[in-house]
Amino acid sequence: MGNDKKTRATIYQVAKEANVSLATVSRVLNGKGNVSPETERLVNDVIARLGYIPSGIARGLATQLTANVGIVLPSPNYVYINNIMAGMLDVCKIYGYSPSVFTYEGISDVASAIDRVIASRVEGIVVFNSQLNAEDVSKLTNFSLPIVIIGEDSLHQHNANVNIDYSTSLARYITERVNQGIRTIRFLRDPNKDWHMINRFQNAIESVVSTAAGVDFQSIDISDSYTVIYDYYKTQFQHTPPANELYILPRDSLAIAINNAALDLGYRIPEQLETVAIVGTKHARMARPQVSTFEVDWYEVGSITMRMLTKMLQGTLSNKSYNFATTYVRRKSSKR
Amino acid sequence: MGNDKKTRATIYQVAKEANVSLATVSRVLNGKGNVSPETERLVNDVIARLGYIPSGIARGLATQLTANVGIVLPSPNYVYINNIMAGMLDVCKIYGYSPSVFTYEGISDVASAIDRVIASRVEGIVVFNSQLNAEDVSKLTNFSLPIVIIGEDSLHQHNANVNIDYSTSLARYITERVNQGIRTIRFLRDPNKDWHMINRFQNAIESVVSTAAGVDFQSIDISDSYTVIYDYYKTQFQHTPPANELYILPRDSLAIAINNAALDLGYRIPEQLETVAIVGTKHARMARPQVSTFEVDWYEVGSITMRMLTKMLQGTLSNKSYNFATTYVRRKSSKR
DNA sequence: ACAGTAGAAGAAAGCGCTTTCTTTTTTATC
DNA sequence: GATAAAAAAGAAAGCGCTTTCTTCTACTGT
Repeated sequence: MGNDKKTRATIYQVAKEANVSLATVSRVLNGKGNVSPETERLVNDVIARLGYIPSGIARGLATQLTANVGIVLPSPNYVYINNIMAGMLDVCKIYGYSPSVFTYEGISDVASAIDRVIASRVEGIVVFNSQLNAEDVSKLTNFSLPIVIIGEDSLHQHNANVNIDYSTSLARYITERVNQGIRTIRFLRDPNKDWHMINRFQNAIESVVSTAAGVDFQSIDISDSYTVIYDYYKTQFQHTPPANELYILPRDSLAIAINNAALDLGYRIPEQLETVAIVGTKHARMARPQVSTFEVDWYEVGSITMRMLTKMLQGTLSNKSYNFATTYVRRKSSKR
Repeated sequence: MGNDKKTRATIYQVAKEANVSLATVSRVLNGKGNVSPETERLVNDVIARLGYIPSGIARGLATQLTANVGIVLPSPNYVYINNIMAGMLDVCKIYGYSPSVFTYEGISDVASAIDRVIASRVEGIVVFNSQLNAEDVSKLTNFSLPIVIIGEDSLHQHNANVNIDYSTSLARYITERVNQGIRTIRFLRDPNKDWHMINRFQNAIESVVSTAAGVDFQSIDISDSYTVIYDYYKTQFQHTPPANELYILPRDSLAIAINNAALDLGYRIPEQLETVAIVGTKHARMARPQVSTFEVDWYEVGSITMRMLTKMLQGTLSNKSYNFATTYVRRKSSKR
């Protein structure tokens, strides 16, 4: 026992053991009727006795259906990816799909991830973050694979997509703050991460400040890492204390980094420094001060997206796009 | 264009187009030699022109190898699962495996997850958390599937496993604190979550306090949720302020909940209340006060585990078990 | 110039299922 | 009890590959 490669029972062995034909076994396996109750019971007994489980792969070949779906994600370092995944996996569970997940490390890795997902012979794909260029997309569409994209869809109108709309609420928020007198706004960005998203955030801000008089707006390129940002701003703030500045951060962890840097130097938030994170997680609420964010239900983003894919696979998708609005939630890191 | 189900090119069409036999195409596909350079070039041209990608599924049937591995996890609500996953996925990427991930919601769901992973026809499986009973395990071993288990291995010595050893460092820590005079220790547990882990934590603590005189130790059953715990302890502490108590929490988020409850009421940490979380994430460092935890590199846990599986699949695994020691990292939530 | 051999290519079986087409058996009808 | 119709079961092809076994070429050495 143990180490010797026991070979799995096949449908043929079941048929032989039960003294019926392959077709009959297949019928009871798939509940396709035209099998007498006694035969069915007999076959099921043999199946149980042999511990037979049908080969999904042979089945896939025969039916041309694999029940596999691919999920392509940026390397899952962000907490919210968790929630998206959870939503997707739950839907897969419900509909009986096996999700294969492939991650990419930065933009240059996307193409390879797409190759891998195609080779793995999935029936449909969900791609997060849309760091896709035209070539990637055409590779996908060449195989006429159902695909739904979370995020930007400028390149490829023909695909289903779900959009997280930060721009509207972000622009509205900035407008409001500028009207209230805010004159210094900073936006941190890591050009190597989520560049698509980040461009949109920046555009949303710029669309406002470019028409407002006397607003000092700057984008600052910096590595998206808690420690890097914490250290950077700690020394930064030591030299020149923050003076009524509003920081917009792509992610709550960055806001926490800056907040901690300021706090650890004895400054007060939001009196001397306001921070607002765009993408938030539960940690925005757990941090002190709690971080203001633009909220969206990531679990739902994941589940809706996967649901769209399953509908596409069944040919019953009516709405090819879905928009998630975000809502600004003021917490303790900003005055408004 | 677009909507019509373009059917994928098959190896047969490539062969026909190139005027060679299937076998020849297969040879160039797999680089199995005995093909003249010209033929090879010709075939490759046709492949490129047709946009042919071999069917992994047909290949799988023919070779009996799927290059699929299964990952079975608790529904990924914890941050560290992220890191484990990242480690696993990276290894899969390197070795060319397609990881299919299946999650389970609580103990009662494990069996179904195992069914799903088996049906998906993977070559090997990684199971996290080992909330497996004997039946589950025998189901797995029936198929003589290579499997590596992260966590407890009491049931099944024959499987490869990687163990995260919190017990040793936890017991050592408690011993130390008791010797230093701590007399009140509380341990929070959610019986519905990670029961295996939690039992071990509790055993480690009890093994110490049961032999120490005059230590007041209690386990408290409570739902593992930030808000539930925050609310509970906020009212709790309002009635009776914490008095030199040491709280041991399974996870850093719970420590943060209690800390915040105490902090928001104006109590001081660690002077009036000490909290130590067992499983920590980066948020232990981001919180204020920073939370003391027992650290382990989750990414490495994931990558080592998956590496063990790939070695099993290649038949080159020598060490069937791997132990990760944890180290206590004192931060600001405890005096020691 | 001829047997011998290595290299290149093809034929065909087989992987484990599903499914269509037939054939056999059962049941209903008059 | 004979016939039609429905239900149950079987035979066999086919899904898209890999791989073993053959066959066919084109060299090599003598």
